[in-house]
Amino acid sequence: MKVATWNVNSIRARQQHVVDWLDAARPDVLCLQELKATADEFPFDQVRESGYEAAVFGQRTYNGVAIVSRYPLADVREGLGDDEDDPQARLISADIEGVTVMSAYFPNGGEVGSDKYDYKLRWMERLRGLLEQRFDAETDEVALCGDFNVAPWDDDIGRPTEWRASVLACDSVREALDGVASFGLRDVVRPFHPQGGVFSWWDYRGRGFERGNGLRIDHVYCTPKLAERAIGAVVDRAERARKSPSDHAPVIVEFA
DNA sequence: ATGTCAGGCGTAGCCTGA
Repeated sequence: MKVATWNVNSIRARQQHVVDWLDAARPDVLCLQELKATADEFPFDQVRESGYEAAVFGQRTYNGVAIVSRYPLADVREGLGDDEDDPQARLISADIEGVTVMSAYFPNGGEVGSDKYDYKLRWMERLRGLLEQRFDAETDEVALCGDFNVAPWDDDIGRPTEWRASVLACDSVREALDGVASFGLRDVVRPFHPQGGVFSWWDYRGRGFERGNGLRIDHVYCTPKLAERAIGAVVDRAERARKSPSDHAPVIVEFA
């Protein structure tokens, strides 16, 4: 089973890229983030023609997440499901072949110390709360996939000194990610690339891709039972090298 | 700090977010 995650930076701008990629890569599940569109703007028909169904939690202009699958989607849930009144569409989950797949778009955080930064840290705490409330880490098979907007290690960054103090890599944000993972989730990509230097996002600004100035901020984190079945993980850099790319490349994990 | 994108508004070019 191949599970992928990809921040497409507008589904309208990247519709053909997504359909082409589904046809070429043939993942079983593709989690999408930053649709920047409502569900009625999602290309359900084109995706269906390629053999996939989709669950979409859209939002106009900002955010928006989806799960695209070759297998039936059950128990689709939108949002964090807590008491907070939050209009931002950043999380959708569905049960697929016995696995709960979550497509998450963590807040970027703007600048360290800003309101957006506080929201990022708070959102991650809320996510931890949802995991605790909803799952048993020992027995449930959960894959948390998405744009986490966190680079966990310095060697997940092409030029660490440029990013180390930023909202994508500072200590507090890494600690917040540890807080989410400590529920009982493991990074299943990093073990296949122990040397580091594998990135999933390159800033459009400053020719980040051309200069190797990337970060690994898109992740697949799994409960142990599922993590044990991971047999490979890659980033499809070719997609970032295409014409009019998203600033993120797809991350793909294969499970036995 | 910001060399690039994308969407909104509205129909040029500025603003926001990333």
